[in-house]
Amino acid sequence: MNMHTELSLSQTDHRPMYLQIMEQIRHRVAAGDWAPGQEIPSIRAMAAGLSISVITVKRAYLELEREGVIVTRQGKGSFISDKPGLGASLQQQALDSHLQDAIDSAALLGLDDKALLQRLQMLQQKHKEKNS
Amino acid sequence: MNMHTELSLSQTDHRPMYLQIMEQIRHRVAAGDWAPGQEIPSIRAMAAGLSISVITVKRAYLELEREGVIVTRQGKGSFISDKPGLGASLQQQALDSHLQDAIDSAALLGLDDKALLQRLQMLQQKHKEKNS
Amino acid sequence: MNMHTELSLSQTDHRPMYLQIMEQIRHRVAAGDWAPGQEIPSIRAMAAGLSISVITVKRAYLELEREGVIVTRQGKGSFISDKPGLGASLQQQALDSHLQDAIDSAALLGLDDKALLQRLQMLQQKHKEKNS
Amino acid sequence: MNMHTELSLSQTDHRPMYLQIMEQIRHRVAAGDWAPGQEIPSIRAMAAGLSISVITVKRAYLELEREGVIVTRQGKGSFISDKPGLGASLQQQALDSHLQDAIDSAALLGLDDKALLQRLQMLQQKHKEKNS
DNA sequence: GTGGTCTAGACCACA
DNA sequence: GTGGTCTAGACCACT
Repeated sequence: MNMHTELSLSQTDHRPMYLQIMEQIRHRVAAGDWAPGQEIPSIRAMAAGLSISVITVKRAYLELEREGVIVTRQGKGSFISDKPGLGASLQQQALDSHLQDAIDSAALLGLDDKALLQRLQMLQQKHKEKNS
Repeated sequence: MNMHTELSLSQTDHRPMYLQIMEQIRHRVAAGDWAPGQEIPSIRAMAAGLSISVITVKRAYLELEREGVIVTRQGKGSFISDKPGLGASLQQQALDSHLQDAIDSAALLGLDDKALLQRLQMLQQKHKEKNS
Repeated sequence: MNMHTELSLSQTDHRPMYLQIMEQIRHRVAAGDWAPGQEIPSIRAMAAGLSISVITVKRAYLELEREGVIVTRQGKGSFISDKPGLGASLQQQALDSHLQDAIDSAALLGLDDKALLQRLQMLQQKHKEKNS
Repeated sequence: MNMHTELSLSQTDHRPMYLQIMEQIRHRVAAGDWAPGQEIPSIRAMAAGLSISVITVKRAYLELEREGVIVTRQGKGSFISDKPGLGASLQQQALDSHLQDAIDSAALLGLDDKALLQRLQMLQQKHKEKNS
């Protein structure tokens, strides 16, 4: 669906740039936007596209490689890892991350576990109605 | 329910101390442990109790005041705000947003509603174990 | 018009209490609520009414006496000064204070003198229409 | 118009330094001296220029960021915010509120519209002389 | 280089 | 007693 391959950095997001880049690449892979084995923009191209330093992009790619999400080969470029089930795995991680955020928010509001579950059920119900 | 009125800082938690203090105070308020209008420990008392700098506690109190959680008056002390504050509604929106993200992720993975609820329950269980 | 003689302190106003008390008394006199020569609540009565320390009220009364707004006589109580034109003088001071606040706000917004005058004229026009 | 980019602190002004810094930066932005997106002096540079502590400048920048006037990013520096920020509209409301108070005060004194406008002009003149 | 956090101590104003 | 401000210096993370 999403054709443009450009990433975007939020000015107001106070998280480090390299983390924002990592998250967006992970999201691309999880959503199937970037398929396993596919070549991704070079470090220099990405840096130029985002108007940031090469060093920052390098750090993002390096950490993604450590995670096994991408592989970088000298002189050839960087590619999405062709590990089987990578997309689903990342998607699962994203899901858990969202749920964890919800749990933290609920704790802040003083909601107990049951109340949070009920809230989720309510939103699921709404979601169904909207799509029917 | 909660007997001890002392806050505690986690040494393994890598977030800034002032954020940890803020979170714990918000918890107390959300749980009804500290009622609106009630005086909370003075900056100096809190700093002594936690064995940290007065400045660090002061920063936490300052940000909480901005959020509308507490009010602090020169020469008198700090108190839980009478008004619930609009911060709560913002937090509620954040929670729903996280849950919605989770629902969307689950849909991409082909998980049905029940499976998502179970996943949430599992993470809640983990969360409890970690904090016990 | 205004019958109740009780003052009120704002919880969110971060100015010192004694300044808030002074301002409200000045306002009462300027508005003609409290006439020259009239006895005003004793320091103790005022402190009790506001649920604050006697010391704080004492300081407010002391400074008002220095300004010539009130006079305090040992064992008799405190009274509005019977200086001629006191009310008008205070009202004039209040007017200038409001205008000065407006000038400061305009400066912050980058408005020039002419723009501020025009804004005042616009509000005067509105004021007339409302009362016609 | 304004040639010097240096800020200056008044020694006679009894307000906290960080407030004076905030006000001067807001002025620069309002006057168009510092354009949106433009980088402003680093915390350290500003502190050195004013011969004050880094901490004090940091506090001013922190509060300005909260107001939406500037954005500051770790490792990059501080910049004038791209968005005008909602702070401006709040300031506009404050201005109108002050002018309305002035109109009410003038009515109590029996001043007509023209007299009030003249009074404002007189105070504007005074304000200029003070700052020259 | 930049900002983010924290410290230990000081002095002042307010109640 | 309380909080409000400021200092001079430290260490860390990010670019």
